[in-house]
Amino acid sequence: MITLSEENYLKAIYHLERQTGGTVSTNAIAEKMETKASSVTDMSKKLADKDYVIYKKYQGVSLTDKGHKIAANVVRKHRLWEVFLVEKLNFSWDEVHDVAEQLEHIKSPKLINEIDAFLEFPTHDPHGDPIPDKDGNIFVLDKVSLSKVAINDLCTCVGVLDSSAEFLKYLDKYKIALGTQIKVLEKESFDESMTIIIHDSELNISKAVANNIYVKMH
Amino acid sequence: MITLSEENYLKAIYHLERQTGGTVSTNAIAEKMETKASSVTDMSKKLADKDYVIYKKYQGVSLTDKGHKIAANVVRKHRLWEVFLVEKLNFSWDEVHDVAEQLEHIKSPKLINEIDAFLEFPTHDPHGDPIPDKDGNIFVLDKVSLSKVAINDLCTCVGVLDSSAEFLKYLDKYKIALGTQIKVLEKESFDESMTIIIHDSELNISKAVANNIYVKMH
DNA sequence: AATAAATTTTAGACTTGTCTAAAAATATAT
DNA sequence: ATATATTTTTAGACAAGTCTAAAATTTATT
Repeated sequence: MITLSEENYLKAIYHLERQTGGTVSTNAIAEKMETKASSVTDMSKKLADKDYVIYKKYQGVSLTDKGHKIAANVVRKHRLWEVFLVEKLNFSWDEVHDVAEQLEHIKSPKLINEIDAFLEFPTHDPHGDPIPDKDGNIFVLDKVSLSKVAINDLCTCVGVLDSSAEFLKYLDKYKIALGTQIKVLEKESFDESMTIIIHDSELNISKAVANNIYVKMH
Repeated sequence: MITLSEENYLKAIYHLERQTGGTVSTNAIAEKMETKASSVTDMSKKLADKDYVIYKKYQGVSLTDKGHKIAANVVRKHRLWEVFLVEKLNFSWDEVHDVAEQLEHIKSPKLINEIDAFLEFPTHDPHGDPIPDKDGNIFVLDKVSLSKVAINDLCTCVGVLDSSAEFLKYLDKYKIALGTQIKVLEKESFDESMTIIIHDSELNISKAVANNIYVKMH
């Protein structure tokens, strides 16, 4: 039986692997999990013993198929619960993370299957992140950072890079949500801020904000 | 912050207190929690330190107001989740216990309030057990064991004493559910079994079964 | 290539929650 | 009321998961 802590490590490794491609360093895990490198080393050995990761001293870890499947399933549960909270229980997209962080560890195949069906098999969570299927496969639609969009191009918001409550509340404030149409009006070479049109009015956003918004081109 | 283990101890003490009235013995807790008496002693000290119980050496424990509130809230969550699983996610009443045992520890006041509202504020769980309100108060309706009902009396099933999957499946098999009308036809003094009429047909049940069915008199 | 800097691991310690075995206290029975 | 049985506590140990501080290894720099 897998422990809560092991699940959290596998999830962190999973996210880091998708970000950076190959193996994941001890320090990267420590930073992501807000723990110490020595703790990560300890856990890496345990995970390797259980055949969830491949661990080579000083070389970091990578998920085995077994580990990948477990991690993807935790992410699947996290994202399905997020959809549930927003769609059925009046949570806003900036409120769901901490609760989903708990709910993702509930062990009951029937429960998550029923939640999936109850929600009519959603493919993306409230932040636009894709929900892995039962086998851990993810179907990524091609999205691009708003900061890369050219002047006069029209696009639709489909996700966020940073899903912190702080950033999500900023988006709420300016009525930017998934599905919102955005037209790039102007880009300031000086600070790389841009002027966009949303809901028929102009808005100036910083590079930092544009970087964190994913869009689909029209 | 309270731990999972502490919550489970408080819940066990809560149930035992309602069963037996006064303070709860170390052994009783150990038996209920399937652990050793020495572990219970250890935990009793911790709970007393945190002001959740009053603990006197060799005298057992009793919940403080603080402890009672926490325990009742865990039970509230457990029972609300059970209703949710049955009403919304196609679980049967014999499948909900283990999952609710996990879900009861999720910490989010908003979550449980929204679940409560989503279910339209149920007062009883799928086994007929009352759901404590937000202040930990319980409103018990007067129910009586079926084994105590006199011949020719008419009553309605409103709960069970034993809510093990095994017993619940027995009830399913003979189509006995909450709300089912029961008439007592005959009682055998020899083995205290009884013949009842449900859904217009006769059924013979043992004393053990009758003992575990709660009914409301007409 | 040698040295400095950064990363990673080891060794030892601590906490939580559990256990066994033995000792202490309480309850029961003669 | 004394001996016996039962319950409860204590003492010491262990596993999981974490930490600090020091040692080992790898990476970067001159």
